Amino acid sequence: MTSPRKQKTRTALLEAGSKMFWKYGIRKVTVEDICKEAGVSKMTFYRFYENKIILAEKLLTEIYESALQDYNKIMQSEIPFPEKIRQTILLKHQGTLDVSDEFLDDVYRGDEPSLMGLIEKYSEISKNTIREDFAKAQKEGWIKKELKIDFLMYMMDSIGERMFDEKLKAMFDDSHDMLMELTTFFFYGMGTSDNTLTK
Amino acid sequence: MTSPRKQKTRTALLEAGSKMFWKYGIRKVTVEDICKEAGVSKMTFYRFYENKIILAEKLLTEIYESALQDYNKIMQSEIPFPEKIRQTILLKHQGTLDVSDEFLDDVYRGDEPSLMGLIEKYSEISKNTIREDFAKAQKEGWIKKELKIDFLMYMMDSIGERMFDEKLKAMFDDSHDMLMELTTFFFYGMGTSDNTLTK
DNA sequence: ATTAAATGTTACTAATATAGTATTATATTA
DNA sequence: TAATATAATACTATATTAGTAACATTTAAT
Repeated sequence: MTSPRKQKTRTALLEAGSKMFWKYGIRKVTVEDICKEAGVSKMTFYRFYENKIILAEKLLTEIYESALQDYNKIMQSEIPFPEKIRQTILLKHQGTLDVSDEFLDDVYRGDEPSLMGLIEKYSEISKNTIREDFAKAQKEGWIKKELKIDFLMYMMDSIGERMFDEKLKAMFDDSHDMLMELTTFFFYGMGTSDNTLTK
Repeated sequence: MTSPRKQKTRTALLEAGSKMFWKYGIRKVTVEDICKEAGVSKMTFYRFYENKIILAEKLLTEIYESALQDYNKIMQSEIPFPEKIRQTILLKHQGTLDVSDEFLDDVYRGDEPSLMGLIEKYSEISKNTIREDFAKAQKEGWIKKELKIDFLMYMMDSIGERMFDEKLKAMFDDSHDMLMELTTFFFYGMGTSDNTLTK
């Protein structure tokens, strides 16, 4: 029976937190920064969360969970494997699949074991999930048998990263073209002769 | 007789400072942040600058000076006035003409009179410069006589801003197209019948 | 190779900023 | 109106940052 008011401040805090953390990382963002951004008093913050680390944990969990959901939704759909890859890279490119660099940097450089643990846990999960999906795709003939899955994962990651770097210069339509080109190239070297891409 | 070493750390500090200030504003950036980014010890920083505000002043001055130079270079060139406007907006879009929002926000919200003064001084200068250029262009028949210069300046600013907002979504080529469209539209309503744009 | 200039390292204090809490007042909603 | 949620203020303890000093190390020119 959460009152509408309470719900409002809850989402305000969550949104303010994610906005600030995303932009500045964790270290540089103070509780008061978040409160100002949310238009909320400091006491209200502490009624919801013990401190900013706890808030960061919740947000991190939420981000990773929804990212995994997005990914799984794509993978379980009935589209061809290359299209799945394309959509996955697109998700990464749109920034919905990862946390921000500032966020990650702070976690790695700082000393917050709980956050570190969360990130390790989820990257473990996603790594395994992706590995399984790739192995399955390999069995189904989408991927050359000789190729090592780990190498593929590395390549896919680097493609996502390259696209991410270009985000400032890339308009959506064109980055889509770019994605098409990259993944086409990707599959041209990777696919079996049975499976060619429909351009 | 500045040694090459000294020169190197000087530029390192300037670059680190501008990078950090640009990204995070002034408030959130500490001297140590700058030192880390520059790969330089704190003592070295203080041998060059009294504090981070002084550094910010130097950077701000440098940015504004070079922006004014860029602008004047365009305005004094022998190209048609509409093309000058186009190039000026493009400069703005590329971010070389303004300081970052984070930078500005901190100055306006914080209490650093020196920085406030610098910004006011330069925005005064640039406003006057632009007003003069526009008035001259109006005399030369590029701009309808009935139009108020201040209104034009406002419109130009809002176009620049709109483009700036879209930067994340806009690839360079297309933003150039967008610029062409916007300025064409701009001049279609603004230009005299004598001067039509060559598409 | 020697020397002077520039920078790094460490350690420290004072100033400032932030965290977190208590209290009282005000607003919202049932 | 009563109960709940939030705002505002003020406060202390803690943490961070600013800025300085003394000494060690590196760099580059002679």
